[in-house]
Amino acid sequence: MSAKPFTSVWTREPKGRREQGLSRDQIVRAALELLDEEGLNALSMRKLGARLGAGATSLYWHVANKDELLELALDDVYREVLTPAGASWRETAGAVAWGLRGAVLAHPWCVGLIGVLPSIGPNALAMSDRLVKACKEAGFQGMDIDFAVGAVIAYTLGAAVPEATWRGMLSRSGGSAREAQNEMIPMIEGLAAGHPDLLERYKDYTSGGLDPLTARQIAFDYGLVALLDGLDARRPRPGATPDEGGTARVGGERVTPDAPGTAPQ
Amino acid sequence: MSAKPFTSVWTREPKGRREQGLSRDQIVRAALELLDEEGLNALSMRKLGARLGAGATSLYWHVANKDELLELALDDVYREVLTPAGASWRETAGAVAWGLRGAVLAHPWCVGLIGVLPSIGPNALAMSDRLVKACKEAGFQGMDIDFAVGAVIAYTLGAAVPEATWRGMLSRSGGSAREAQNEMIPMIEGLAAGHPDLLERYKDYTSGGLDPLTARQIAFDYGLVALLDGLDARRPRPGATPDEGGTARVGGERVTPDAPGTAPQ
DNA sequence: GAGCCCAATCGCACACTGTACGAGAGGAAG
DNA sequence: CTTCCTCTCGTACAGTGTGCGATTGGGCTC
Repeated sequence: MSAKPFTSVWTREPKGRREQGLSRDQIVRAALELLDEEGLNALSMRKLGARLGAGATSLYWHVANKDELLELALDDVYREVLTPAGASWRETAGAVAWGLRGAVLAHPWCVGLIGVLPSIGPNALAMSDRLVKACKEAGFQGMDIDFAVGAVIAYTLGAAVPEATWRGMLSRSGGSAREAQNEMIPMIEGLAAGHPDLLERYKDYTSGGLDPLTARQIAFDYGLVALLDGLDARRPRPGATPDEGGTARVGGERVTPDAPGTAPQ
Repeated sequence: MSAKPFTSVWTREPKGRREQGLSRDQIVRAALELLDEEGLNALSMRKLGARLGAGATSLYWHVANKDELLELALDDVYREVLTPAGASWRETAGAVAWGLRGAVLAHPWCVGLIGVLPSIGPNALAMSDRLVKACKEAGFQGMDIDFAVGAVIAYTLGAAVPEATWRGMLSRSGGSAREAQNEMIPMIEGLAAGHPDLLERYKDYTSGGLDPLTARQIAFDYGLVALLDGLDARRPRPGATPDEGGTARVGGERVTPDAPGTAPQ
């Protein structure tokens, strides 16, 4: 209120100390651009710094590690998965699954980070939270909520990750998806020698007259519907007696489940 | 038969040209040791060469790339997953799932390779082949065979990969799994601020009195049983009219499935 | 205004990476 | 003997993440 020259947050354009410098958001945005354009291996701190007109080590003021930077970039991918409001449990789960798949396919570099870096950023948590809420409202109880959420995300990532690298191989070999797929037949025949069933399966895939990309969509849908069906069957119907069919009812015969006839640990 | 000095494969001990040199199998074995002991980042060609008493670049005679070497190592992991002979479809699928999970957990370094490197080695193909055979015998037909196999493997890898890294974090923080889990509570509380449902879910996990490791086993089993139930329901019963419920029946309402209310592509 | 502080940037250096290249070793074949 | 072919290894190069100290320059208090 004193007689100072007029000043405001809005008149003082640069929010920071310097005129315009790096900011963490700017760095992450530039990293996302570079990753989308040239892939994971092409991202180096020097190259990223150069793109921002800054020195390589300047970035380390805003970001502790390269890994931390990649965590930020990865979490940004999770922001792309949206869920419709006021939808049923199945709709929400389906939306998360398809959205997550789409996000991974749109940013193939993240297959090298999923599972390696922790996914506990705000966007990843928000996605999980929406799924948890949907499962809870649908009647899942206790740890079953977590089991269902985990199953949907596990299936989705497990399906999307190899598909992303498969798409990368196709596009790198040039031509349409179907052409590239057909060109691979002799190589596959050599690999699958001694496994006639595998080979037959692959030929079904290519000779079906179906576009390989939509074939993968159908495959994803098939497994997703099966999983959601199975989860739905284990869901206690809301309105029934609460705590019925509750926590940790193991499905099969084994009480301490471990691999039947399988490697240790 | 001529009057040469006696010679045989067994007298000439070294099978190769040199007395004893590197061999591809030897290199892969040493790489597996190093990976199991020190992890993926610790494997460098120089270190691996030193372990074998050889120069770093000597390895490149037997192996084209570091990536190719890692492909060989990764395929060796798939060899660990065994399947019981003469088992039902569900037993085989369960054995593959648990075995694959066990193999990944036993070799945590492979989470950084799954999805990045192609998995088309002989052991990976053999595993797929066994699963394909089981699905085929159980009545699945056409592309549904591939869909079912893909779904089981996708779920398994998608569940095992984050669990492997989660186990790594626990063991790196020292102490028992439950202690480590409890120590993380304040950190989780900070992260999950604004997501009360998520937080409640996590606390259920820790306060359940269940060992975290067996809790994850139960979680894996829950999703696996749900998935197999769902797949089983879509399986045409053998003995029925063939080609019934055949190829590519899309599950839901969408014919060209793409994310409902989701990012492009 | 002068002086200071401190957030921010940068250059340099270090240890280390994958691997291309060419020289060399040494057994087998003529 | 010579010639060849398989295999090994030293050197070198371009590139990596990042620790450290020097430097800069805008905003603050006198």
